Amino acid sequence: MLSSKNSKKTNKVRGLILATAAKHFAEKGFSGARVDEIAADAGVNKATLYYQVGNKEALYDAVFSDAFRACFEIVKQAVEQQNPPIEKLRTYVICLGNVMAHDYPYVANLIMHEVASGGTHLSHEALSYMAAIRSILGDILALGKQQGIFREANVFMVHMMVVGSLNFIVAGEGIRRKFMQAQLDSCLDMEKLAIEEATKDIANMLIHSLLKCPSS
Amino acid sequence: MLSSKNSKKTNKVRGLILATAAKHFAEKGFSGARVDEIAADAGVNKATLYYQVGNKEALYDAVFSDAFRACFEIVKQAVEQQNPPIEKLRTYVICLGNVMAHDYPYVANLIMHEVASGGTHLSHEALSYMAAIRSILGDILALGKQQGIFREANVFMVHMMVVGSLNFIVAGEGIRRKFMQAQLDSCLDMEKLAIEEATKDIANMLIHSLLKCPSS
Amino acid sequence: MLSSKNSKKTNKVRGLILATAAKHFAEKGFSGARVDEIAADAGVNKATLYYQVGNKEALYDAVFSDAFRACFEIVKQAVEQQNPPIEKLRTYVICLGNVMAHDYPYVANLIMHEVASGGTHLSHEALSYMAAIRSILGDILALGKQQGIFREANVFMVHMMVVGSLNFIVAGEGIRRKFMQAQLDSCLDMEKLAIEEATKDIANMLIHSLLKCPSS
Amino acid sequence: MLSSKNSKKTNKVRGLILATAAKHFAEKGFSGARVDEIAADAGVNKATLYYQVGNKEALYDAVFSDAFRACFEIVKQAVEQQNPPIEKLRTYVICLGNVMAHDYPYVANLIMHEVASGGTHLSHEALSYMAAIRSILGDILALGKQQGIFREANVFMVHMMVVGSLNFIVAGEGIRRKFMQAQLDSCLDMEKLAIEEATKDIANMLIHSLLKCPSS
DNA sequence: TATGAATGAGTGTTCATTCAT
DNA sequence: GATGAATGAACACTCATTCAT
Repeated sequence: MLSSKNSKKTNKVRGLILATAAKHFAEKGFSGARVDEIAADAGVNKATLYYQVGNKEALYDAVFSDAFRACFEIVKQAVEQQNPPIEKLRTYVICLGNVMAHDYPYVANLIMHEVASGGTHLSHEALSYMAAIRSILGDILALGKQQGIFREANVFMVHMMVVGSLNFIVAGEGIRRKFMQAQLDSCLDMEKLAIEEATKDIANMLIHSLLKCPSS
Repeated sequence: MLSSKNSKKTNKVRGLILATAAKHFAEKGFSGARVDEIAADAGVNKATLYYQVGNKEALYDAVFSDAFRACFEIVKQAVEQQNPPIEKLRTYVICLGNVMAHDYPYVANLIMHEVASGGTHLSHEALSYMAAIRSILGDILALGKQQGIFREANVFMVHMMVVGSLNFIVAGEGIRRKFMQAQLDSCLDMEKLAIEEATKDIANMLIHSLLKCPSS
Repeated sequence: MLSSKNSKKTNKVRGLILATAAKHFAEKGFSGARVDEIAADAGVNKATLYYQVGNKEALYDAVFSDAFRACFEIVKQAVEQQNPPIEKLRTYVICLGNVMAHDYPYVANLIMHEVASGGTHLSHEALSYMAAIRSILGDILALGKQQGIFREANVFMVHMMVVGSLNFIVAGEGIRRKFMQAQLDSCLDMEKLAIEEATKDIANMLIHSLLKCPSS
Repeated sequence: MLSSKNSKKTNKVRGLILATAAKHFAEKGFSGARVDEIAADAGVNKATLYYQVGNKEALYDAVFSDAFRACFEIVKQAVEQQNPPIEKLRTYVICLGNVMAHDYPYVANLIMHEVASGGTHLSHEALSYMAAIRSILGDILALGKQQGIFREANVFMVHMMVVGSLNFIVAGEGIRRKFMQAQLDSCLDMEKLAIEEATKDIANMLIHSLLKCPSS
């Protein structure tokens, strides 16, 4: 009776709704997204959406919490598998960048919308996962400092730099296209700005500036 | 080069409306802001707002263009007064940070909302000013490279790092408060994260990673 | 005369639904009551409710008809056991008051909702039972007149007075509480206005005004 | 510049909306009435209704308060002009009946809907006017008792009888038509049951039962 | 019999915008 | 220039009802 991976009850419709909602919220934010459009785009009746999820806020929150939890778990696992703090840090940046660019391509926009709005629509759960992701970085910096490798640093600012850069790079794709359409940018420098390079650069810069003796 | 349109008898009411709108758009984005509330908050009749500004899009655009023009001019002037590329770069970062944190405290949020939305609501004029600000950085990097001081670098990525970090630091104030209310953050690390320090750090990191010989 | 439909294996679930529905319809009327809430309150699935009862209208009608049939039968039997018209009339008022106040405490509200709505939602069966209750009074008055004890009287108006008074007294409990909460009423005069006294008073007044010679 | 009676600003549209709403609320109660229908019936846009009145609750409350205030003032004035308590009481009943039957033909239904719902939707203002109307009766009874004419009586119960009877008679028109359509009533006894007679009868019964010596 | 899921047609409310004065 | 009033088109959400299992 175990039909494939979905044992029994995993609600397929709900998953579809959440995925569709993620796209809409990422593109237009909470206020800009329309419940009608999400339902239509997901191919379900509006009432079904409400039956499955509750209301717009709950929908938004479910999208957020699910995405952040996934990101957190992926990054956490990746970092744990690395060992010297330097490699942990490099992995943190690269993995986070990859997840945001490839696995959950909408989280960057979601985060930016929320930061821009002052976190008005975030639940405690969503906030917790955001904090958890940052605490991974905090642990890395603490470990490095304890081992005498890293110098003292403001975790929050380092995090702002990492996340700020990554988010702008990933979520900035849309506005970059706008720039090109307006012929305010040459196609050379950007167009799907390679996240792989970006993350390496950011990681290097970070490591460089955190090392006690940036020699060798 | 053209003396701005609002020369002569700069409408006082219009200015009040724009200032109020800036606040509202920064807090809630284009879709989240309400024309009624802006008018009420500015103390003018809703119809007056339409008479003075046109419509919601025009209002949004006016806010954006005005703010970006001002930022551009301030940063441009500041950078011009400095001379070695290194100092120009440092000034670029610090001045941009100061302007966003103090002179036009709402631009950071405005930018994030727009980047998150893919620039959907931006006019050509607004885009131009955004590009112009970035071209200041491009010129600095080009100059440094030409003088043999800086190594080759992707302007776009450098800009993403600078603007991404600064915006997250400045616009992140709201969500940081949320974190503290949710007791997910200690008050120590942040609370009005000093932009002065942040800009210095970012500038240093940048210079460090751009210099051909990061020694001495 | 026909043994009621729900003979034999009277469905327990159906009874539970009807009882719960009575409460909800009494409190909020037909339009104000929610099928979802009734089902939830009765502890059954919404679809079960539909399977057992049909639809909202059928549910409403069942509640009404059951209640009115019961009231009719109780009052009828009580009146039949009394003998002089005066005592029949007194019993009619007192018994009707007791039934509405104690045995079927929701009928008063049900009636008022329907009278207020012009009987829009009543079925023929429900109307029949209401008429039947009134015809008991009609018979009493006719008997009294025939025996030369009562004077000519408009049955309808007398009924309006009896039912109007009783209903307002019984169904008015809720609004009386409101008055007290708003401190517009002293607790002395009312607070569970004793129906026993009320019915006696009403009966006396009625008898007094119907008697040919109110002396003795 | 004083154009007729409406000096300057008396909002005609608002009045029209309220009058239409009164009709709808009287017929169907709060939950049964539809804002759309009220607006359409009043010939105004739904948004206009909201602009003028606020929302459904405010609309309901405005209808109630206006009607009750008017009733209160009319009855109060009529009673004041009479002098012996007996005549005051008679006038109270007759005037109240006339107002409900002719001047504000929807109040009876409004009251019944509210009493049936336990006063759920009533504002303090509306409740105050209801209480004020009853206090007129209280004053009459007190005066009569003080003058040694009336015997002790429960104001609340007397009021229930008066208002209950009148309301059932006036608001009962709709359900009476139903009875006739269902051929459960002869046309003789009712059909627009003459309120003039009814009020006289009720007044007489009341006076009779309140007088200390019902002789002469 | 019973129920989780789904849905068409509302249902109250809001919003950007216009218009007469 | 300025404004109270008006409105079409949304918009989030609900409700009675049905259906597949």
